[in-house]
Amino acid sequence: MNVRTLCLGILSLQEASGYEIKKDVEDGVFCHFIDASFGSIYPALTQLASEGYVTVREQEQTGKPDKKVYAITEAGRQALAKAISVVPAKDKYRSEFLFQMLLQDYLSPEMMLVAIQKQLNDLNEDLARIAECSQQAPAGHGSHFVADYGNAMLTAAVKCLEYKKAELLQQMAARAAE
Amino acid sequence: MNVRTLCLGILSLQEASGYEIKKDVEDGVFCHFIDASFGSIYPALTQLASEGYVTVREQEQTGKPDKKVYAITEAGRQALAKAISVVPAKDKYRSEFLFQMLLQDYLSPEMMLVAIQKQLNDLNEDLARIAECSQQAPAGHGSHFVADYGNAMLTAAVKCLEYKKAELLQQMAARAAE
DNA sequence: TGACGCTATATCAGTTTGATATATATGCGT
DNA sequence: ACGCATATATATCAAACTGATATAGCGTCA
Repeated sequence: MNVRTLCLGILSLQEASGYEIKKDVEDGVFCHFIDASFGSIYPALTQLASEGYVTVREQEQTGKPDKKVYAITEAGRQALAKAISVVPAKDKYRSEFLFQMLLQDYLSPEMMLVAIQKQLNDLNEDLARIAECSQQAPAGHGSHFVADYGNAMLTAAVKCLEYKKAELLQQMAARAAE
Repeated sequence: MNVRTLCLGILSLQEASGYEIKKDVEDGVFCHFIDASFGSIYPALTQLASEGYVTVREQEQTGKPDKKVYAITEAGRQALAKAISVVPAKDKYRSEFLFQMLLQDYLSPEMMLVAIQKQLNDLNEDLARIAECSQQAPAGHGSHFVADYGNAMLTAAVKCLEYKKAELLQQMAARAAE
């Protein structure tokens, strides 16, 4: 699935500017399972507009720079329906953190602790973002589904990490006492 | 973290050919949190060799084509230690499946069921691969860590999905009974 | 007034993917 | 004896994407 389809999907829920789409995938409903950069979003929107899948409207704002608001068209909805009616590709999870943990022989215990704490912060931030979205969103069935799934995974990760952290602290204390 | 560092990390555990590195990230200890393609692995190995971080050795094989076995050097180990002694980047999780579930209004219940079943299969395959690795690997502390973390996340995802699947089946039955 | 931060769009070098090509060897059917 | 499928193994490349950088409007606080 490419960024064009991603943008169509977001625009099918609400009209938005490129900047707002970027915020959606950073802090919004999509934050824990989608990512995209400006460098792919803006060209995608331009292309979608040229293909007639979205419309553009320049909107003046008070207190902020103007923005280009994109809205999905009927042709866009059809293209979206077609694009997501295929068996999805396998999930991709890429974790530099786990890579470090696997190679922990090259790390000092202090470095490990810093990395674990950073990971815990990241996980808890994502959980907080999901909680915030669930609260405020108008929410169809879909957003409940992804929120529940995200909560389940992230909560399990936090629990596992808290245990690993305690284990490490115990080991460090034991080594210091020697 | 780029593919060069990834290759160094794998080679720090065992010498390997490009093809074997690809298998490690597909079926091995790294399968559930790292991915890389031939198109990035082979150039990375060539570059690492030219920089003196790895050595190459052409190895003849009976019953199989020859292979180039790469081994990490002392300079490579130092470069690796430096590369992973930074606070890791945030995990990236990209799920087309969750994207589909969020936009489920565009999907038939049958399509949803197919997607959920496919996701369950993928998750269970990953769990099986982790179990297999834990069993056979010589395993330092690192591989336990990542196996436990992977198990926790994937098991939680499976549990959540089984529930969602049952819910969907119930709805479909209710609608069929109308 | 000027430093900082947020909003907003745009561009691009460098990295990575996903597909394709090429080659060796084994096994299986016919 | 031959084609065919599959596994091992390396290589290449167009297309896609990232991460960084540039530019600019507007508000706020010192």
